[in-house]
Amino acid sequence: MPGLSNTALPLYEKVKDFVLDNIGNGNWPQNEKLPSEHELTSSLGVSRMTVHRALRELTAEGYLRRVQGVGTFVSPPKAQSTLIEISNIISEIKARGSQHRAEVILLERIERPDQMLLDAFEFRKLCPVDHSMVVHYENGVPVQLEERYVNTELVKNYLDQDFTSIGTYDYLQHSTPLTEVEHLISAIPATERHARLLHIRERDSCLVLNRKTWTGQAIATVNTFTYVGSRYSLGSRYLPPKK
Amino acid sequence: MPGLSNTALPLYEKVKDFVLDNIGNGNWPQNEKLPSEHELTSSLGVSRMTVHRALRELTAEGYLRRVQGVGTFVSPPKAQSTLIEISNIISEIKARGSQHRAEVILLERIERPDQMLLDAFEFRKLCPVDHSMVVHYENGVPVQLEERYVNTELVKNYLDQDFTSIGTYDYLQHSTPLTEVEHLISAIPATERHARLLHIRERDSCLVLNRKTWTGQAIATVNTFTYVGSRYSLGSRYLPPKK
DNA sequence: TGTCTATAGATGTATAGACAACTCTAGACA
DNA sequence: TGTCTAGAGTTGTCTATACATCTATAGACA
Repeated sequence: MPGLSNTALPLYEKVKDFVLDNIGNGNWPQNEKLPSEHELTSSLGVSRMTVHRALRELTAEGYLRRVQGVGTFVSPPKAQSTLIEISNIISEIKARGSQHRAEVILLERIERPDQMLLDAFEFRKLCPVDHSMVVHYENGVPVQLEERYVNTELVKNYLDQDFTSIGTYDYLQHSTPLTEVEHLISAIPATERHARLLHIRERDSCLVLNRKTWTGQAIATVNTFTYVGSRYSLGSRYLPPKK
Repeated sequence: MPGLSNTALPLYEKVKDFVLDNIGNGNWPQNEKLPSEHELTSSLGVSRMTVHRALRELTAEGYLRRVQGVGTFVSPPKAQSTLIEISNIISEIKARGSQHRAEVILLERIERPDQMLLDAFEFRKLCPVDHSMVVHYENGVPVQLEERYVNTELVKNYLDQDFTSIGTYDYLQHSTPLTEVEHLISAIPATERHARLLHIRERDSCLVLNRKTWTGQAIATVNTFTYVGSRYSLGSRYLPPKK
């Protein structure tokens, strides 16, 4: 009873609201450790499974971060979550039955990056940079161009991984402790190279999702995603269920 | 045991894979009615709560559609889901503590839409169209311009609703049986009017999310979302948890 | 024929309990 | 001092059970 609203919502929703309220009003600031499931169970008077479901869903929605054996923590604002979703379209392509194929266009180590590259990607220290370009195909049609600049100090053997598997972003996320992320979504005209790789015309508008990740001070990575065409269009039809 | 993989995944993940496999290989086509939780419980040899969790998560991920008292059905490919997420940024603004405000710029009924409007929005029948323009503010800063054209045959009293509340899209979704959706995401230069409303310069690039929904034959709706600025940028920082 | 009602069947929620897996630390021990 | 181990605390999973809620339908009844 204490702290839970009186509306007609299910209990686990009330628990979620309770947690979100405590986050929203600053009671539990960023990275604060939440009370344990056991504590919430007794203080809120609901079963542990109900608390657990609430916390699990809030974690999936990006509000919390949980570490087994340690505790539950308040996540930073989930502003970037929706943008992250976009970059998962590739995995979704696979999930919805289309055939996915990835082709490595380029794989190189830039030993001495020029100042422009350093500035553009905000590398804070002079060091070699690994550079990769991969084109993703859906049923044989080029759909996405993926370009990455990875600081060699951040990931040791970046070039050795299997780029044809889907988990390239997951690879980065799991091999490095992520501390800061920024996303930019924008539109640019296709260069001659883009046009050739994606089977579009030069100067066609491309949607670009640019993601930068920092860990610590000097190390940095940059990922660039490019969507094909002047517009990225997807459609679907809902039909009444079979009887 | 029958049908579940032998990997080290948790049971509910295996159940999810089992369902996705049956969808992927065409065994359960679109809108097919799945076996009931009870049937899956006995055929897979796991408890109902485990089956339920798997189905609930797949529903949240857009693969299934569930109706209480009726059953579980295979959803159409969830291609548009990630794009739908984008349009929810407004609600997220509120969720992450920023103040949200909406201002109605225009509210009119177009009794005799011209041919260009009909063509552009693929209205299939001549009828009055309700037109609204709303600007959304985050902490007083204009963030999004939302323009809607709604067929009056689809929603009777569209203009009467409360546009300052957030649920305008939810309103449409719940007041009409949705049968078909299409999303287009693109980039356009801001018109003089856009620039004025969003406090940007004319010809600045705007990201546009365009959503069309059809129900049945003749009726149609069009929603247009416009994001501010030449780029839409969001950032966040992850810090190590407190000790 | 039409309407109302009871019922079966399906999903939604909630609980209690058990065990597994992981992390951290205090204390034993060399 | 350094290392190892046991244990406490936390989250993750799974089960069995119960009841609530919703839908569609068959059958009673007027």
